Amino acid sequence: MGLPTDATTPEAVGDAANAERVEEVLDRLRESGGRATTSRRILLTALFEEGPHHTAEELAIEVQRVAPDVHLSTIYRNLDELERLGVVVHAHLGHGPATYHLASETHGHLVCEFCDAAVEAPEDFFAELMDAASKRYNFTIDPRHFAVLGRCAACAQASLETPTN
Amino acid sequence: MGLPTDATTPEAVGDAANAERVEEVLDRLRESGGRATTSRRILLTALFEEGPHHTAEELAIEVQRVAPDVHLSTIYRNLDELERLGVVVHAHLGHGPATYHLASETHGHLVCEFCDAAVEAPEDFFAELMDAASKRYNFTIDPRHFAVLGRCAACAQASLETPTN
DNA sequence: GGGGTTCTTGCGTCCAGTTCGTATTTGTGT
DNA sequence: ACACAAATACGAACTGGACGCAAGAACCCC
Repeated sequence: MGLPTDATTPEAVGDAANAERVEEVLDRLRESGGRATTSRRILLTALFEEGPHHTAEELAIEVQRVAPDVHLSTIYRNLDELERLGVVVHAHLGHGPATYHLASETHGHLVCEFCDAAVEAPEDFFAELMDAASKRYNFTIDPRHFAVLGRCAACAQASLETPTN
Repeated sequence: MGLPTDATTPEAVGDAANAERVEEVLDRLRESGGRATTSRRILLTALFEEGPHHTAEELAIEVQRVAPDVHLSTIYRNLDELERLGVVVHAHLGHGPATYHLASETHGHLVCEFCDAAVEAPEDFFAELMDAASKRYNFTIDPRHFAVLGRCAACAQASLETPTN
């Protein structure tokens, strides 16, 4: 990683496509009176590049690999700003820090309380619940902001073998 | 409140019933090697007496009305202990502190992201979701530990009237 | 393309919620 | 009543995050 790649490799193509999306977001930022700063460009690049679940701290480390002086509080402020813009959303997967996602990739989460494994669930998985909430409680739910906790298959099995009491 | 009441008033009767339950829990504590301390007795009394959603801090205030020297960290440790015993559970209703409930009164929550209003939802409200999680993801969900966020009717109405963008 | 305005950043500090270490006190079985 | 283990008060530490401020960087306009 980090080595220069020529533009014909798949990941360089992906990078190029991401770079375009990053600039798109920066344009939107400018349109709304904001500015396209280096730290925002790097942060967005990290958000587009990496896996699905980033904490602010993980993103900071990623950004600091490129620009070591970017402060954690800048990451927080930029994430807030991007959230206000609708580019990212944050979610709480159990205890511990929040995770940030691209809004375009949002989904719900099932998180195991014992091993912290997270399963992503598409929005339609919650369709019935959303419908029921609307009818029974006149409530429009957004099932993506907090995880639904439980027990994954492996931990359920383990707890059968070594019961807690 | 706080004034002595004679045993024929309804609340005194309720108090008596609660006192019995408190002692029951303390017995269980003793059986598992724990001790029935005053602070635990008061804490349990508060848990049995009051409304549905207590934060640790609220419980501390309640306990300190009777025994001002009980430290907040004692509340936390006792809540942990009671949770290990299965007497209470805690839940996270959106951002901010956790809330503690008697395990016997557990339910899910729908919380409005805008006004923090919380609606309690019985377990059967989540039955379909639990079923689907089990079938599709082999996952046993416990929908009560984290709230499902969304927008209550009033706030949905308000946001129609003053749109965000 | 230089200058001024405004936005953003780095840094330090502060905050809430919770946990932990420790010396001391308090319940409990015997 | 005693001894021992468990619980307590107190304070300090810790995590995730917010904030105020002065210095720095983008942007717009001419």
